[in-house]
Amino acid sequence: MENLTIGQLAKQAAVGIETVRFYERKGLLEKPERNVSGYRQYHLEAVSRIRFIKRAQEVGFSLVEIKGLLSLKLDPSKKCEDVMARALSKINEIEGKIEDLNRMKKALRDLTATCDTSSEIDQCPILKAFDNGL
Amino acid sequence: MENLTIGQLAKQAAVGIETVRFYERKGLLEKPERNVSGYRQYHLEAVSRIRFIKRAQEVGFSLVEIKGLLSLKLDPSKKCEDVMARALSKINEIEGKIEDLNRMKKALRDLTATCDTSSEIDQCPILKAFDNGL
DNA sequence: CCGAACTCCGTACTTAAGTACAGGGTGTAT
DNA sequence: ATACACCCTGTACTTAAGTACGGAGTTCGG
Repeated sequence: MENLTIGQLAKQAAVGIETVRFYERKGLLEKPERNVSGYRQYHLEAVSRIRFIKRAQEVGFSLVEIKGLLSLKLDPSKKCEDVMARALSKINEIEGKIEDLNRMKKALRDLTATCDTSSEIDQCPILKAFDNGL
Repeated sequence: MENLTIGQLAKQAAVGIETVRFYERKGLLEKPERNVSGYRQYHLEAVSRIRFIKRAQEVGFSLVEIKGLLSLKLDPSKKCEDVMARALSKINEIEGKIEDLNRMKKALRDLTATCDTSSEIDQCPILKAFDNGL
């Protein structure tokens, strides 16, 4: 049980087999050794690697960005502040998205406030707003 | 100048020609009359229609949803409250997204707070968190 | 030793909302 | 009549992160 098959790895890491191969294609997972018949053989570390990817995804990093984080990790000339910088810029990005969503939400709330629910559809102030400008 | 060519319509509505044809394929824009040589001929109303689509997009509706809004408009059995319901459920959806983003943001802020910027990369608490769980 | 379960590779499909051709026909101005 | 801008169709490409499938080879349990 030193090595894991792709299926065992996928199970441990709670992803699909196809996802493991996909990450390999994308360069997020190193190409593993193969046994005589070509089956991939993974070390336990591969489980951690996939979990790393999943956790970084949860806080909003894309696979491309995660690849960048992983290569930072291996570069001894990099400092913690390089990771920090990426985290801060991700926070900015997220804040931008939140602002966009808040703007939409406000616009919709304003629209629903004008709505007289029982009026005929061709009098609907929401649809009229879409027709004539918000 | 009674009718518009597709290029004139696109320009008026500030979208690309391909977008107009795309909306037609998706059923958001009615198929227009054609002249003898097969050129599309639009009424001025088509400009409003595209603007409707664009404004509804701005507040977060997808094209499929907008198609739904457009058909509400034509159905006299529908009331303003039917539009209202869609707007409210879109607000809910947006709030859900905002919550997701806030969760990510908080997680990232917590991580950056633990970060000692000058430390070596293999000591980085952010990367460690991705390794071992947030 | 047989069948089930696993693995391989390569390719295509998914969603959303377009964008980009290629290879033809048309409209207009000079 | 010719150049140039416009329009037509149909198809393929784009991003992101997978998911699905077909057809073949392998490994394991009984």
